Amino acid sequence: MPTPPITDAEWELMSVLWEGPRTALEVAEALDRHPKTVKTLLGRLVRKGVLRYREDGNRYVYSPAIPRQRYVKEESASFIERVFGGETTPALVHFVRSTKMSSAEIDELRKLLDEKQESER
Amino acid sequence: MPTPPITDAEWELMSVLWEGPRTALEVAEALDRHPKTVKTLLGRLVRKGVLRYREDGNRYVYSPAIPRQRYVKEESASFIERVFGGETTPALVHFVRSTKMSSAEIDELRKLLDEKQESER
DNA sequence: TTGACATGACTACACTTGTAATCCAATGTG
DNA sequence: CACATTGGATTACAAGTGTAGTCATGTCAA
Repeated sequence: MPTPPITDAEWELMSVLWEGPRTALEVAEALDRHPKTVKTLLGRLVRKGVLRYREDGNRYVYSPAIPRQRYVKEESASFIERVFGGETTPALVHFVRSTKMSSAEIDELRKLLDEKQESER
Repeated sequence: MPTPPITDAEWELMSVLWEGPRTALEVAEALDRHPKTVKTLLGRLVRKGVLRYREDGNRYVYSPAIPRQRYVKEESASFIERVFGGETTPALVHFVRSTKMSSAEIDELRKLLDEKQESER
């Protein structure tokens, strides 16, 4: 089961649906987008197998068929591939350098690195 | 001076050209892609103002008009926006967790975090 | 000088994407 | 029960993309 590529506009809808099932109208409202447009995109996502739906009276309630985590992984990998030639460390360096972080966040990351180093030894 | 969006295929060409000026044929060869296709893409990039060229006899030598660093920044920001809702720290956590890193790389990152915390205090 | 060849300019074309309108069937209302 | 309304299915359509072919011209070799 592959992970069909999704576009920017589609990703927006998915963001809403990964929070929980919604009808077309609810999604449109949440994103403040034209319902017709949303319907088209939902249809495409269903066709691709990224969304499923359940009929409820005369309307559909959509929900993800593929977990967010899987897309995060895919997108992250393809971003690293494209922009950093597949090298994650330079990407991390870039992000750390260019992001304002609180001391707490920095600590969190340091802790994560410590654990990592432990577990790999 | 805005940064025109570039597509995946265009990014590939740019990757080569950010390493140094090249003729159309050289780029095609480096990427092992059809010269005609490469020519079309180069033309589009010139039209967008992302590439410049210098005539050399009867052929063009292309070179970037926009530095790689600027695109890295743009792409990174839009990736973080799209996939992590604009939050960089969760993205960093994801990358650290999901990437195999050498002890040296981990040290490098830790050092970077230390410096960061220093300078922000 | 003339013709073969190489190279950029222009053209082609199907597919995708974003945006939405129209069509049609089910549903609830008076 | 008939009709207006609502919501999904189908259709539309321009712009962007990936891939490459044709046209026209300049250059180099004979």
